[in-house]
Amino acid sequence: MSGSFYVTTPIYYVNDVPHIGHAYTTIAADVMARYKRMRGFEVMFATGTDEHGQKIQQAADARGVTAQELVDQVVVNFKKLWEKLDVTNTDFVRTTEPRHQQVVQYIFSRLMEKGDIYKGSYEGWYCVPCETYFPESQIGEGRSCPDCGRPLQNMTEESYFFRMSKYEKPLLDYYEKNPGAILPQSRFNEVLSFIRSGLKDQSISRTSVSWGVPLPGDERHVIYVWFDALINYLTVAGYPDNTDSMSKFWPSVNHIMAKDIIRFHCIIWPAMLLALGLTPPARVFSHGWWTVEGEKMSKSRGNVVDPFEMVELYGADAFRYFLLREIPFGSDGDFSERALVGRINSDLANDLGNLLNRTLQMINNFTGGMIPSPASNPSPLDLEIEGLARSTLKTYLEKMDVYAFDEALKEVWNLIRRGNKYIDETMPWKLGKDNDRERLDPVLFSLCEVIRFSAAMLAPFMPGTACRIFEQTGLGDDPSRLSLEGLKWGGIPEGCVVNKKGVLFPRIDLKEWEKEKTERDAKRSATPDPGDHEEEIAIEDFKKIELRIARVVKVEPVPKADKLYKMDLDLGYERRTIVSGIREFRSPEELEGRQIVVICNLKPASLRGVTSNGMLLAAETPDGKSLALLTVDQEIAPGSRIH
RNA sequence: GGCGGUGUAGCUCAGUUGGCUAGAGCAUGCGGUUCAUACCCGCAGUGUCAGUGGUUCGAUUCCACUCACCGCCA
Repeated sequence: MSGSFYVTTPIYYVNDVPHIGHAYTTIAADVMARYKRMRGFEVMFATGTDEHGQKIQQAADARGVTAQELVDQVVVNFKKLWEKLDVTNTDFVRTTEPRHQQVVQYIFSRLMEKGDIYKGSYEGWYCVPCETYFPESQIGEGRSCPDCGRPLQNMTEESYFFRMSKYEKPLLDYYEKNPGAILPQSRFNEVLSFIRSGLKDQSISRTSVSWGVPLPGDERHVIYVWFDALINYLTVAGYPDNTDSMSKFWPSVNHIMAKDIIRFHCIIWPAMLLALGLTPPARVFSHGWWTVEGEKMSKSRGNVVDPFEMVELYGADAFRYFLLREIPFGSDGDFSERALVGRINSDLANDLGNLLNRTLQMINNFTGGMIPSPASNPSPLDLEIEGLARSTLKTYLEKMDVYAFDEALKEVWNLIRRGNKYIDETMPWKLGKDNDRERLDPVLFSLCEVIRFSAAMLAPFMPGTACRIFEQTGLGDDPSRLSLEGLKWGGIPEGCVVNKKGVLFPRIDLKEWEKEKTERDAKRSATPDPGDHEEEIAIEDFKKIELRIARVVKVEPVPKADKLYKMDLDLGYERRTIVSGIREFRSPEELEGRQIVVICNLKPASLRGVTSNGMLLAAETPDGKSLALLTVDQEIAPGSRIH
């Protein structure tokens, strides 16, 4: 087989450190890329980062750097991870690159000329952190964001719109003719029923955001992140100027992503492509989500799996293998280190590693380290093994072509297990001791073939391991450079000398692992000493601080100060005004009426022209990202002293 | 509320158009073996195939309803 193949991951939003989800998508794409290369395809494999949007700008502001400086820093994490995971992407695109911005602006202008983009206005409830508008129907009575729960703002913006409604019919036609364009099937059905329910024009620009691609001809706008981000797939393919590359790769494009973003990839994106006169993606594959130890993964739970750590502890190949073997591609799954260790011990060490180890050991013991010749007239058993290797390869190819990674791997293990059983059936160690070379040689040869076939089929998943197997078996060559079709039983060259070196995957001792894991978890949950301790004081020193309960009467922002509130307080015996820097954390509504703790005898200070007669108390995390107000466990008269 | 999915051995799951004693891996127990990473090989299991009713000579597989969980939409 030959031809071209273009596979992509989404470009990852850099306001986040890479986690298992990013790793999963990218590894899957890499396995596919490696597989297609081994089938003779010329492969383009793109990943990258999405670096625009308000959240990035906010994060940069918080750290006191420019948005560009911030993204330049965080993009490194992703590039480093792909290296660690042996990912063979041929390009890495960043939305802040000029080559990408040019394409985005070109596409915008073209669709504008064509009349598929028009200017209108957008009104709705907007969540600033999520950068999303929500329809009235989705927001609760509290007018809070359905995603993050934070309060929404009612906004009206001038906006440019993409005329998506126009592509409802063409999209339906396309999908009806190409039922395999979205996998798994269940997602295909969802997408179709969504399109049938009617498509609305999409707002694709923002005036409220500055960190983005400027809109050509109307610089008050930037292009909305999704419109910008999706176009990366065309940037990499060389659109619009590199017509060679486009005609070679675009027709075969396969997008791989998690299920939460299929709408963008299966509706908005194909509609954009149709508008440009390009074909929609050949295939969109949406995979599932990982839970961790049975729980939803989240930063607040603190159970986010760090792929760097997994690679450090278990190696890239074992991690890659686990992710693709454990669950069918497309389903949700649970990640647990115990399950990973289980797979390493039973699949990698006991089955695969041990088959290699015992085979090589016998070759060393009985044939002087040289792989012997095949049988001139093979026994029925030999033929059965040969037949199984062939049929395994055939099924493997079928499974791989439809992204059934887990099933492809099961096939390979079926062959590996048969290899172990074959040893027990033929008892080559007996043949060796009896010096029955006529029978021994073909057995050892068959075993080497089983190993060679297995290693070749595993090469897309575990490239390093496949290499080590080939090295130790004396087969030379990097198995990743083989052609899977060209794999023929009996193809081991004459005179290969094995080179047994250690074991492939050492067994992990469960008792020790358990101990080590417990220690690791303990270390993780311990918070580091923040360091900002004060010197010891006497009770008299503390008594000098006059703390009292106050009720918050009124809260208003201090003009020209992003972080400050002017707060009117009721102390019972008097009213007073303080200024506090908690505006980022609490809205006035959340504060008014509450009882708080105030230092009353603090020397007055003027902040932004407002005099502050005291200070409220609050606790803040070391990273400054979270704040909690000091209050009392039951209502008490304002002015009550705290001691 | 509408559409769709799932519910099979202790655990994770396979079961193509209804048909012989319902399968795999892991875990468990027993036996074998020594080339091998206390490994491998064999044997043994247990299952009201979510529940009820129906079609049929016969249903895990088809139909209806019920229950539980999940997804998309509203």
